[in-house]
Amino acid sequence: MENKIPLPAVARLCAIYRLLRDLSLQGVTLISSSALGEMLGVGAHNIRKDISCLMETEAGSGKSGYDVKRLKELIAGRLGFDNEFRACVVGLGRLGLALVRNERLFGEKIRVAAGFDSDVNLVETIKAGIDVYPSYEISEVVRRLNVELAVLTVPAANAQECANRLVRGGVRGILNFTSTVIKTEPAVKVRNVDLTGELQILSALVYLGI
Amino acid sequence: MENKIPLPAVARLCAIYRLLRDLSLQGVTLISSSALGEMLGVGAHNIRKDISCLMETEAGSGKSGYDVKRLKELIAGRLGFDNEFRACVVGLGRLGLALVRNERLFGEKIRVAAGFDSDVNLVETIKAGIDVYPSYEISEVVRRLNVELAVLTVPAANAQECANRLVRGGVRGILNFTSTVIKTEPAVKVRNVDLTGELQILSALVYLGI
DNA sequence: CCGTTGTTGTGAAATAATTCACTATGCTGG
DNA sequence: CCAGCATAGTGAATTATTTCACAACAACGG
Repeated sequence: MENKIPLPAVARLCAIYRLLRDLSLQGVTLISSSALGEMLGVGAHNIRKDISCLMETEAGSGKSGYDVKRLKELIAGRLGFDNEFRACVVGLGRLGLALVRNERLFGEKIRVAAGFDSDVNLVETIKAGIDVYPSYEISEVVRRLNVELAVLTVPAANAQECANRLVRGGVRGILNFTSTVIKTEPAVKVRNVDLTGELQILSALVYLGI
Repeated sequence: MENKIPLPAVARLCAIYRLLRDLSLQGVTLISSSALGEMLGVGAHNIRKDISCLMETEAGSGKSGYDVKRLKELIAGRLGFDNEFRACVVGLGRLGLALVRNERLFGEKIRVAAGFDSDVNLVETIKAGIDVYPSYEISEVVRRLNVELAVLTVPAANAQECANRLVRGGVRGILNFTSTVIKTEPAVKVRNVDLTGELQILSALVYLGI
């Protein structure tokens, strides 16, 4: 229990965390596993199992369910949400800009410290209020600003090169929106979000009836 | 073998398909499972296993590897990529527009037949060349145009209502970019792409060292 | 004070997915 | 024509994940 949390469980715990944050703002103080499961579209078993992965102490007491505030803190502590992360966005095209402007993408603990693009004079980015640097400065700027996470939204042809620069600058995680598979040393975590593929997968699932 | 393809295999097969399409354009005619695996970042075993899921006839012959054209057609046939799908985009904010303008998102077989937004007079959408309708007409337009897939990029508060309208119009698959979990009858496939969550998950993975 | 109810936590079973090991086969070079 | 080799296909083993079943426990009502 102490050490390993299965990857799907990490993903669900993140969702639980965000849900708890919202509930907390609404003034909810207690919540049951079945209610959480209902809201997240997964079984109550699953919720309990996930939560049990990160417990050294008990989180829920007796009948009432989980204490929202306490569970939130438990997840945050175990998954590192208390640490501040600095992030950058590489590629300020339509998608990159849309992500930057979506304040919810970067929670209160993740700050956009820099943007990179081949075209530095983008009006939109100035409006978004982030500092923009040319792509060839990625390594240097990333290292100087201690950026640890990167969002990669460049054309496929440039993806690997930008990734190399990011890694050289010391980035530890890359959220890859490119349709390319990028290769890095294993210490750098890459998470692929393949928008192109998702619709195709959906059409296949519809066609097959899952 | 005939019937069920595991969901992760479907996702990988879609990726293989797109790769094959690119290879085909480059004039490659033969490819081995190990080369495919290398390019996609998965093991050769995995590739072979996935492909074996959709075979009634053999796809690769002897030494040379797979015939690119034939394998592409095999996947297309089995996963329904020959059928034309009509799609719509609900919510033409920054993200919705970015997706619409990304021609690669909608492959040659998926056509954007309509867009919906509360504000119909968006200049950008006119430039994008799609017909825009007000949100309250979703059900009717979707049914009239025979739209089967929907991309949902509205604010969380409107997500469930839009989904209901889509379903009422006869949509069979929804790609949900909302951070809400939407509930539908089980015949409608929903695929969630939680951009908000992805960065958080990445930060957790980095923090935990996977 | 005690049964009843609704809840968590968790070991164990079941299911799903990946990885492996091996056979068969066609291609290639000599 | 034959030996050697690189490859696909696949049943079996392994691993991962989900689901289940139930024990333990706190609150509540009478």
